[in-house]
Amino acid sequence: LSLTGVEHSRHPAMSPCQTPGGSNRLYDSNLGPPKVLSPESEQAYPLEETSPYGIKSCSPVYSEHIEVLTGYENQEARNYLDSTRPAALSPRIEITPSREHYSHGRDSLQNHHLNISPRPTLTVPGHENLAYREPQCLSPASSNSSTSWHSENYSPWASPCVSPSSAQNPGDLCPRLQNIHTGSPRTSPGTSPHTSLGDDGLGPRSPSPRPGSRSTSPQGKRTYDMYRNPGLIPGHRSRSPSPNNGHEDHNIGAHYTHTSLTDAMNGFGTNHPNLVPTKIVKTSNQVYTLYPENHGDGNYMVSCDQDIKTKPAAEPFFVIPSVWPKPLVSSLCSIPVASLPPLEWPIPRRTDQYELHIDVQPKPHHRAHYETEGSRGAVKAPTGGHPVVQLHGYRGKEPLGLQIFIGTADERILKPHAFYQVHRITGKTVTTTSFEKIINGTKVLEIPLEPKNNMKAIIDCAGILKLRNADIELRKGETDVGRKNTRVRLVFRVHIPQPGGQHVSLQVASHPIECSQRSAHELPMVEKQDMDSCSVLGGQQMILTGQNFSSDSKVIFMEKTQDGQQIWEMEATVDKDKSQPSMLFVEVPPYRDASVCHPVKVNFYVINGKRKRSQPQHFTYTPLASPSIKTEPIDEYEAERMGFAMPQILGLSPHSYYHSPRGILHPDNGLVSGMAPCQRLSSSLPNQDARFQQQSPAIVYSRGGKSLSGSPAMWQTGGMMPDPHRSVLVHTGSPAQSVGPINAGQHPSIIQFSPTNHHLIRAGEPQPLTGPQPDNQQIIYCDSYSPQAAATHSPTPPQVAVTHPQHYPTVIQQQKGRTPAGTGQMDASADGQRRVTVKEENLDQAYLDDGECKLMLLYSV
DNA sequence: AGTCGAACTGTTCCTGACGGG
DNA sequence: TCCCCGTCAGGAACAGTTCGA
Repeated sequence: LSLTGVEHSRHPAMSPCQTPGGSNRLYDSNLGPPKVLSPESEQAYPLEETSPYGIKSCSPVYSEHIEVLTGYENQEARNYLDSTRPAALSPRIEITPSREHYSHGRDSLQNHHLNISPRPTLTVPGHENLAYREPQCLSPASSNSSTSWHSENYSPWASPCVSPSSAQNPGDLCPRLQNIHTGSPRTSPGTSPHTSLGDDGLGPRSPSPRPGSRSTSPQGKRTYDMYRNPGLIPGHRSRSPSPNNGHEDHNIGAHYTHTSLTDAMNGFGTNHPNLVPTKIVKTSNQVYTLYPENHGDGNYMVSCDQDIKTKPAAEPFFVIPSVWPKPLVSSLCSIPVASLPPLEWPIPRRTDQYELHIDVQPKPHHRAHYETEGSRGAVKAPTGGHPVVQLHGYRGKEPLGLQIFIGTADERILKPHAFYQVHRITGKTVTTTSFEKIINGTKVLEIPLEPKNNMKAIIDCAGILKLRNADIELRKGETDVGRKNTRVRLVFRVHIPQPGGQHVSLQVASHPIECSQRSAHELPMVEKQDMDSCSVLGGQQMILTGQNFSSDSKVIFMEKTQDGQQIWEMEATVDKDKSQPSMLFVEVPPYRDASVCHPVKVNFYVINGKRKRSQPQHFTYTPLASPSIKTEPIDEYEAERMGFAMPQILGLSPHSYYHSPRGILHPDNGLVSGMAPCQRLSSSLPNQDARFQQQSPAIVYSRGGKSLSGSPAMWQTGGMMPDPHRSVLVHTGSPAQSVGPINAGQHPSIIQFSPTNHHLIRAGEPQPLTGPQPDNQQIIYCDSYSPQAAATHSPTPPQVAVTHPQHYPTVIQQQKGRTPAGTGQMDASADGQRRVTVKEENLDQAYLDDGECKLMLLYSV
């Protein structure tokens, strides 16, 4: 245990309102780096070297920054504390072992309580009602991300902040500034990696001084199977909300997870729902201020003021404002975040009226930088410039905000990438103004889209920050693994206000970007293939365009079963004479079974050497005599190449349509599984090609976050309204389904999902549907689908611009004649309609075909 | 099934180029 | 013009992890 930095003697105006210590250390320059005493050997360990015991930084109390070394009750340390703390100000600090035995290691903190006495009463000028409460127990679960500051009716952490030198801009005001001096030996002050917010402003990072900085698996050594199957990881928790058991993060040791802090900041933490600590970090020339946007709706703006001139970096300073400023939200996007679709929601790229388009794609490789590194610059275009994004069809005069975040690029749903964050690049070479904000733990850049620039933006301010796998994998509910998860996409989103307070949201994602250092130079990457299907006989030549091909490159075709078992593999013949480093000429091998009667989706990859293989690419073998079977949906990458987006949903990509181990999807299979009562109705399906002609519907959200309210009968969850940020609204509106103008009087048809467990929250009574019924396809209209809506199906495109979301009819496409097996059933209703009833917990996956705006629920049979 | 070495991978550090003040 | 500083970027060291013999 060490007590360092008795700062108040030099900063009499210092406020007790310091941010949680996180992993930062405040040194008293007179005392030097703090030492840690081992109770066994009494050997002093410089903190930077890290003692053999867990180190935990806890919230500074008054002005004292405390490093808590747990695992031992150290009388000497206590004496030291007693002798050094100013009696009038400093509380007594005790560390007491809990009942449980403690381990000797980084995990030991969990078993100790930090007690502070006497209970101090602190006030903030002008806010005497702000009260400090003694932490009942500073267990790691609480202390790693939050403080013990409470207020009955006022949350200091949720308050807007003012920085002293930016007072002219009310948006940058911050009443509580804390200089977190990290002593990072090599990083520039402005990018100090060990600030409590980190460079990304998202959360404290683990101090990883060398030696011993090599990150280890947070749960100890993991097997690769554990990586593949997080459920095997001891103590791993699913995405479902964890109870406040006080042990969630105990094994973190010195690590502070990103999520926990974010949760705390957003007030979502289960441990301390009332704690909303605003983090303020002052580095030598930057002040990061996190403050809640829109009255604590869970989103935080980050103000980064680079112009603040302050004392030298090592000189902490603290400022108490005389008055608290008004809340401020400075964002290009004036729409309340609560009204906007969550980042993981699928959103189309275009409507009848608008289209968000990436004119210049980013380079397929961009080495992301760690917090411990300097920036590696903005993502660039292959030509040397930068990506360019343009909004077409906008006639307004007001500039809009283009949001940028880092999304996943794997075969699942496009969502914010857990291991990468967008990084705001500033500097002389950056011409684009950008703003940062945090939306549910994801950093989002906003840059202006201005009519004077033809609504075009050059993305020269977006870099990519890599978060450490160990940090992220510790996040509560995080199931993704970081290893080999190094591909991302830039996701661009724009919200276009509409008359009546509604707005249209569009989103487009870039091509995948490989972010690892080595992969960029070693792994082969297929960027394009000139064909994606041929007959089962093969023999056709396919040209692959990409990078890092070699004369030894092989192309392997393979097929896997639903459970992931590989059942076929065949090496294709590569024409080495023609092939180049960026191009391969491949002869497609014949499929293993020439007698198949339906298209078969397989994968292929390019491999250089033993393990240097590309991402799997997709290929379809078509039967020789193809019956009239609806072709498989194409994957999103292919879709994007073809000029339309395929929003994904519920964690299922089009690929999962074929490869999900649980969701068996076969053209001959029925669609089974977990839906609440829905009615299966028949209707004509649009021609497959129609998707290429149709405009994707926009998701139109109304202001005020009421878009999911629906009718009173909408929810079956005991009256609880779902968190709009944790649910997915599925809707349609395509011309194919002929939704047509949707009026408020029409019945909505909304399926509410929880993305964490894929529950279908509600479905309603079946409604009849008229119209032609093809033999092999059926449509399910879920919930209170309006027959009028169906009857008014029109060949004209829908009027999507002014549509309330609760009025979207949802169409579920289903193969005909398949009775859901096991958990589901299909029966006939009184009016001759058949009904599908499936247990909701078995809804494994679903798939939204945006082009046709059908929802496909994939059932496990 | 266990062992061991090689290969792979994530993270951090070193270094230099470049440009502006 | 030189120096300093910050940014950017390439390379590689280091150590943990995974794979395959």
